[in-house]
Amino acid sequence: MSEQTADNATATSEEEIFEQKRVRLEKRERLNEDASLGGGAYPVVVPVTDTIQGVRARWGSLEETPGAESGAIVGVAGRVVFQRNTGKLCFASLQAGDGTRIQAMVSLAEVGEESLARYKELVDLGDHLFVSGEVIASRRGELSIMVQEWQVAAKALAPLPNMYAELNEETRVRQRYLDLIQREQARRNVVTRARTMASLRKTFADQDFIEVETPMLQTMHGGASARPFVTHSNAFDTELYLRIAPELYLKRAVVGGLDRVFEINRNFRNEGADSTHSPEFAMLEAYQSYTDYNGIADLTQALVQNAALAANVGTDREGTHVVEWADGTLFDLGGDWARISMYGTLSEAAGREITPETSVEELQAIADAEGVEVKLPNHGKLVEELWEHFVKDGLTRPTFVMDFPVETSPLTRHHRSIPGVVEKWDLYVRGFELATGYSELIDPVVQRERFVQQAAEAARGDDEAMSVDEEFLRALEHGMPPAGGMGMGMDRLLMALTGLGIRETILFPLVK
RNA sequence: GCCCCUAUAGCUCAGCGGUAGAGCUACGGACUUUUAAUCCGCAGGUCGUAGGUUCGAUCCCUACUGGGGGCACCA
Repeated sequence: MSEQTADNATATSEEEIFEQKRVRLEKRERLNEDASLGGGAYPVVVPVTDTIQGVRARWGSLEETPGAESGAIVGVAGRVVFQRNTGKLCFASLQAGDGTRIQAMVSLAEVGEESLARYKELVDLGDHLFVSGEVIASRRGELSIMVQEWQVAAKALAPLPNMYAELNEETRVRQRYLDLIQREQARRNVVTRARTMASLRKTFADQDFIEVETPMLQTMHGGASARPFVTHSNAFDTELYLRIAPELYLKRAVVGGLDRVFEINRNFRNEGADSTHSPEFAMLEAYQSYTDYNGIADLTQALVQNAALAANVGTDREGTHVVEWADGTLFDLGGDWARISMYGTLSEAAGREITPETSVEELQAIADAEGVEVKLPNHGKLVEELWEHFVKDGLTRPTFVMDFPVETSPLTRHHRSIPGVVEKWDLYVRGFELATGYSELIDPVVQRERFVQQAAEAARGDDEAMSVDEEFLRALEHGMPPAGGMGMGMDRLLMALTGLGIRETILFPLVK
């Protein structure tokens, strides 16, 4: 079927196919037609005995003696990323997926006229090539395979992009595979992300957390203030929302006895995209019974610091919490992070006492004087906006900002001793909010009141406000243990570890 | 949602109101130690799409589409 389709494409639209692809299609045909070339253009397997990385690890020291011969015969495969063909000797750089390269040398003396001629005719930049032969060092001392047998492992029809010029931003994102072939930083980002995820899961496992997955399609969205994506279920003939947060389900899990639980999965928010926001983003949420927002801050610091350690494995900063950003900046995630008071630092910066009792009028006057605009202003929104205006940019070290106004945090419990605030913190790193943590609200009566307030906000025109979730309230009525909870943006964690923009931390970010 | 910038060869980019340019790639040839190989030769373009202005538009104008940045919103 696929062969047929390809053949038709060759036959019917040859003139429309640009030259480089047409030439490669012809080579593909020749490989497929001539059985003596072994396996065609896309063999099922090639007889690989070693990886390129393995050959380098085992025989790399040959490079110290130019012209050395190991006597060892290996079979390796990789993508041809450079070719330097002369009349009777051809050089190709074969690249493994992680970017490790090895040189293949195809010499007339080793393979004969026929094989050398076919090699030069049929092997293009970008092809996956299998070679077998002796591991040697070239006269210039480069570790090489002196080829005895070669075989195309997979023919590339599309030409490799210019390896010396960086792809433009759009091509990098749309054709990330090319970015990965071409750019070491792109490959490193993927590895760092994978290591980070593994590290987080290990930290959780070490503290007896278990991982669950909760619904991404929800009949009612909640757990955060954000606008959702709406979709439709044919089977249930109903509107569904892509989740904006897993919170309300994870709390149900805690009610059910999953005392330490976390989830790493995607959230979707139908809002603007910029260097710190993506419409779909990976989110970590964790809930720990019988602790509060202080305990969950400890946990969060451990998660991030262990991730920094994991990201540094194999670098000159191994064993430290100092990460290196893409621009070369060193950023220290180590030590105990400061825990500062939102009202306290705001009062200090504004030069006047601001408390939960400060009136909306007074706050609005400060905002007006400072040129800070606040939509649908209330006490909480004004305090948060003013805090961001006065304090946020001055934070250079990772910092927990503690104790938020009650209006902005409908799912959080009141502070145990300070009226008007809730036990919530935001963790700021690199100028953005990396994580947020709470002493969770577990009183079903108060929770219902908060939902009702939110519904009123919604009626007032706040389309991010939550609606009353009766199913969630029913779960709470069965009793949720006291707990601390936390949410952390995974893409932002990668940003903090690598210094990159959010789209660089996501392998395939949304593109239109 | 609003504002600004941007789209030229497979890739990266110049360019200009008067027949479209480079490097790499590709194609033909030479070359047995290259490594951005070198040398000779030769192709490759509806200049994002659709309108408009003009004797003439890749260039100026308008709209649309894609991309980037800023603002707003948000984590």
